[in-house]
Amino acid sequence: MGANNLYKGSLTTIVLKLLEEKGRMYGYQITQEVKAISAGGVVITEGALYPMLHKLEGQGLLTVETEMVGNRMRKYYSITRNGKKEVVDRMAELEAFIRQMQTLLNPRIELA
Amino acid sequence: MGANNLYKGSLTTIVLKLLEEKGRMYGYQITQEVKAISAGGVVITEGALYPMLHKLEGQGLLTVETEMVGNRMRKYYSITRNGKKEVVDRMAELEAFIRQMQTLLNPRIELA
DNA sequence: ATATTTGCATAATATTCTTAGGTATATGGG
DNA sequence: CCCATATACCTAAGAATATTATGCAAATAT
Repeated sequence: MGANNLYKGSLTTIVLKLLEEKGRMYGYQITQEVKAISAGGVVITEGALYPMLHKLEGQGLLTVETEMVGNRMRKYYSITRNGKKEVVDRMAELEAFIRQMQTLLNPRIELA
Repeated sequence: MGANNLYKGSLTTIVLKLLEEKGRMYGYQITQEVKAISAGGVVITEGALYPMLHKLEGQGLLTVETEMVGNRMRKYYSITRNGKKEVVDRMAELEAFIRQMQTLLNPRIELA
């Protein structure tokens, strides 16, 4: 975990879930939205985000549309049907992770 | 996440916390204990565990004592004072992570 | 004018883990 | 006795995910 207090592997879940909720976002917007929602607690670095967006697109979990805003490019990402399936899986994994960690870390009675 | 349903970075927390609770364990014992507590849900691979134990020892978070049991070696690890401090930090980080994820992932009201 | 923000991107490196081996002793079942 | 499995340590190659450090360019604020 870096300054983000995030475990490696959780970023994909965040991005997919956000896109599922918001419908359509571009990269920079995602970084700002996550920062805002988390009150500055989670900062997505661009060096992690952009390669991941490309990867998710390559996997068919996202689609991309390029738009010009003024003279500048924006690449809007949307979640696909497969992406939505992936969100369900990832949310289940996250819940399982939290349960496992609680089981392992909560002070528990000595068993024999 | 692998078959473990664990995020990368969480293994250190598990090992340190377990050693804080149990006081003194050897590597193989840790793998078995974690498997037992999690009902088979979390399997620590030795390829991850042993290098990590060496690393934590190098960082002064663990100490090691080698013992012979019959004709076979066991390396018992104990947590140090600094290791206990690290546990406190890591537990706080985990709780922060869970809170952040809940904030980011829970369906929430659209804010303008 | 100039610095900051917006918006995209990649490359080098670090961390953490899986996979796939290797060595050797101990033990239980046939 | 033989052999599979369990115990107990270990490392090396590679994958996955992230940080850090850049680079480019347009827009906006000071």
